[in-house]
Amino acid sequence: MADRQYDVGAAELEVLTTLWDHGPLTVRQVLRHLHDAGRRVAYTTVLTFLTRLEQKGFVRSNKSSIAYVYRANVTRDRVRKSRVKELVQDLYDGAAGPLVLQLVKTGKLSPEEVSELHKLIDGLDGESDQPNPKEGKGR
Amino acid sequence: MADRQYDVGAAELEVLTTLWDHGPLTVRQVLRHLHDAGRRVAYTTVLTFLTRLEQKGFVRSNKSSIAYVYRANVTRDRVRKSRVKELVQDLYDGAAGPLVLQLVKTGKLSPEEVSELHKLIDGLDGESDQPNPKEGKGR
DNA sequence: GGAAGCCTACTACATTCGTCGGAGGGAGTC
DNA sequence: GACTCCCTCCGACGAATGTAGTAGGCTTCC
Repeated sequence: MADRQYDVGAAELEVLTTLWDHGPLTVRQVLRHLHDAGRRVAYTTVLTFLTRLEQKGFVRSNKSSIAYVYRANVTRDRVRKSRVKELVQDLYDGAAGPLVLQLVKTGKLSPEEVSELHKLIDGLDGESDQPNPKEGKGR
Repeated sequence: MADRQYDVGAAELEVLTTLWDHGPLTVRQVLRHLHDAGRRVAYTTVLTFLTRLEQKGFVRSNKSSIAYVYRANVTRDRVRKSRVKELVQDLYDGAAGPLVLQLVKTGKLSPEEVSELHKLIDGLDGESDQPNPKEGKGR
C-alpha cells in the first residue's frame, strides 16, 4: 500500500503526456495542446498541474527569457511500468499472466502485434527454464 | 474523462476483493479477513467502505438476523476490464498491443501461461487476415 | 435488570485532486 | 506614462477517499 510510487492524477497525467508527446513546453503551449485536443481547462489550472508535478518530481523547469519551460522528468515507460505493476498487484494478485491472457483475448490486437507477439513467445518458449544471461533491461 | 465507470478507491478495492475471495460476509468478517491479511483498520472504517461501495452499487447487502451481510454486486472481471481499459486509454493511447508486448517482455510469465498464450495466438493468427464478420466494434 | 457485546447511523477530519480567480510584476505599444 | 498582455504566486473550494470516534439500540447472560 505504501508503494504508490508514480502517483499522478488523471488530469495531471494528461499534462505529463503532453510533455512526452511534444517536448519541453511553456504553460501556454501545454494549454494550447490541451485545447487542441478538446480539453477545456484554464491557464492557471495547467500551471497548478505543472507546479504539482514538479513538486512530485515528475517534471522539471527552466526559466527561459520569457517564461518557464517545463519538461518531463520521468519517462513514459517508467510511469507505464509502475502503473501496470500497481494494477497487477491490486487486481490480479500480482500475476501478470491472467492479464496478458485477458488482453490477448479481448484486446483486439492488430495482425502486426500478433505476429510480434508470436516471435516474442517463441523466444520465451525456448529459454523459459534457462535464465537470460544478459539481463540488460534496456527499456 | 467522463467514463470513469468502476471507480473504487484502493482501500475500497481491498474490501471488495475480500468479498470476491470469501463470499458474502458481515462487516466483522470482512474486518477479520483484512486483519488476517495484515491490514489494520477499524471496524467502522470497514463499515464506511461497505456503505460507500453499496451507494456506488458495487456491493449489496441483506439484513440477516444479526447483522447485514454484504456481497459483491459486480464481478471481479468487470472491474478488471474497466480498469485495464482505463489504463490502456490513459497511458497507451488506447492500443492494447504495446501493453501486451511489455507485459510479455517483463512480466515473468510462467511456462504454463506461455504455452496457453501460444495456443491463443495460434488461434488468432489464423483469423487475422480474414476480417472477423461479427465484429461488434465498441469504442 | 444491569453489564458486556455487537450492530448500525451519523459526524468528522485530513489529504489529494481537479479547477480557478485575483494580485502583482515585467514588456511592448500608443 | 498609461494600457494591455502574459507570466508567476498564493489562496481557495468542492468532491472523493482513507480513517475513525461516538451515540444509541438490541441480545444475552448472569
